Amino acid sequence: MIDLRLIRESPDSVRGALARRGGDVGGIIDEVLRFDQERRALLKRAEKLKAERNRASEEVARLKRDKADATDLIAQLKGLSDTVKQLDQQVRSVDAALEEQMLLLPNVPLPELPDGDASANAVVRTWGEIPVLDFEPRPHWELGEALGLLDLPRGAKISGSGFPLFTGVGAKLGRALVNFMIDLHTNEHDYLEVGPPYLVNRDAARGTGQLPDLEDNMYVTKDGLYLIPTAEVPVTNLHAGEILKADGLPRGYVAYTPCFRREAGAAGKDTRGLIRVHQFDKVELVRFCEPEDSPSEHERLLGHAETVLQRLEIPYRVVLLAAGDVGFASAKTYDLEVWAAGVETWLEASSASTFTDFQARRASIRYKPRPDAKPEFVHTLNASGVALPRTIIALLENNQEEDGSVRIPTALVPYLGTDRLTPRETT
RNA sequence: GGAGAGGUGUCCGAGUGGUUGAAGGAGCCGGUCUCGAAAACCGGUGGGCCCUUUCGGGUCUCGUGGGUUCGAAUCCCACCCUCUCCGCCA
Repeated sequence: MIDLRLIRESPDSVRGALARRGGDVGGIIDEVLRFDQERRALLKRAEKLKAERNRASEEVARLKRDKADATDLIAQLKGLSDTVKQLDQQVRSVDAALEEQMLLLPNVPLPELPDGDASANAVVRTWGEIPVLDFEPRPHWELGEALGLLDLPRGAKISGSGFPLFTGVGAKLGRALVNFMIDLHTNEHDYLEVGPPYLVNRDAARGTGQLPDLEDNMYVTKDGLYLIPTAEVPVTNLHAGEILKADGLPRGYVAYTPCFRREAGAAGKDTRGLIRVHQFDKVELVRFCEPEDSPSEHERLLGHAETVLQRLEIPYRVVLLAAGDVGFASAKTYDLEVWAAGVETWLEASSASTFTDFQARRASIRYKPRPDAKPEFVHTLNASGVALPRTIIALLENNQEEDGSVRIPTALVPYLGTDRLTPRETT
């Protein structure tokens, strides 16, 4: 949620900043301004009458205490009270209309973002060497099947395409990666591990900005609960409605969860194998900090995600997203793209974003700068640390050898219990 | 799923229609006292919104949302959550 006061006081600067995203939100801002004005006018009238009513009610109380007759005054107040009720109803309906519009506005992108759409995304740096293979590299879906790690047909049989079935060492590889990542973040990066619910209510989904923006991309249950598209949702909402103490900031949480995405409209596009699936595992990092710290916290968070890829010896590049390509709630996003030698492309394995106070406003996550100070909104940030499928793609495709075996990076060996995957018979 | 009990401020805890934003206690902050500390004493201490240059004023808030009433923490309805018992169950 954008600060309503900011929109009220400098609508044109908000208009200009949001225009950089490419969509047209001018109409929404007009509505917001209109509803805001209407709301305040109604509020003024209603509250004035309420003050009058409260004073008169005290007078009634006084008369009754003195055993005097209050019949006339009560009759008089009846009309006043009815007017107040009417006004209250109008305030309520304008309030709801205002909020509905406010929830449609995306976050204001930070000034340093490049102008333009995804084609303007800027590569900030590249790490590692792109492997040069002296044989024809195979894609991960072939390797995965040959190595007995992956059974996509059976996954599709059980649930549909996009629901991968991992088998044997393939299933263990997921556990190994999750444990490796969580250990790294808890032991070396000072995150507190949490195991959150995988289904969330509407308030939580609205808090992080999935609703109403991404409603169509989420699975919904009969009870009106949403399967989480990322651990960001439950973990950021950990502190929804709370006022934190400043000395507890910054703080970070790490969570492993499965993630569920309908990916409506994405069918057929870069969806082979594990590239884009409806269910996948991810280790997520979420940070809360004071507003002035969010730029440095963002860089630190990005570093935490990069460390994962470095330890796994996966070549990657850091991409700063352009204003027209950042997500709805984000003010600034770096994508970490891993190189995959089989499909010969860069794949997004992590997205590190600062949401400034956008999510904090929606979910009402505040802190007190000093014990006696007014509460202020925190800044929230998150990054995948990292998503599994594309990490697995990179590991398999980059580390494959001509005989079809795959080398396991040293850091992962203790977790997986082997330094090499070799082709095997499967059932 | 069924039956019952309950949800009050940072915490504990009073309050069943009329100065109750809410007694009392604890905690916290400030002060007095003290060489210093503790104790004692005095004062302060939630949040949202609206108006206001400042000072300040108003309004809402006792799980959430409606309703009854001149007036609701107190009455009614719905929902959420917690606890106990029964049922079911990994």
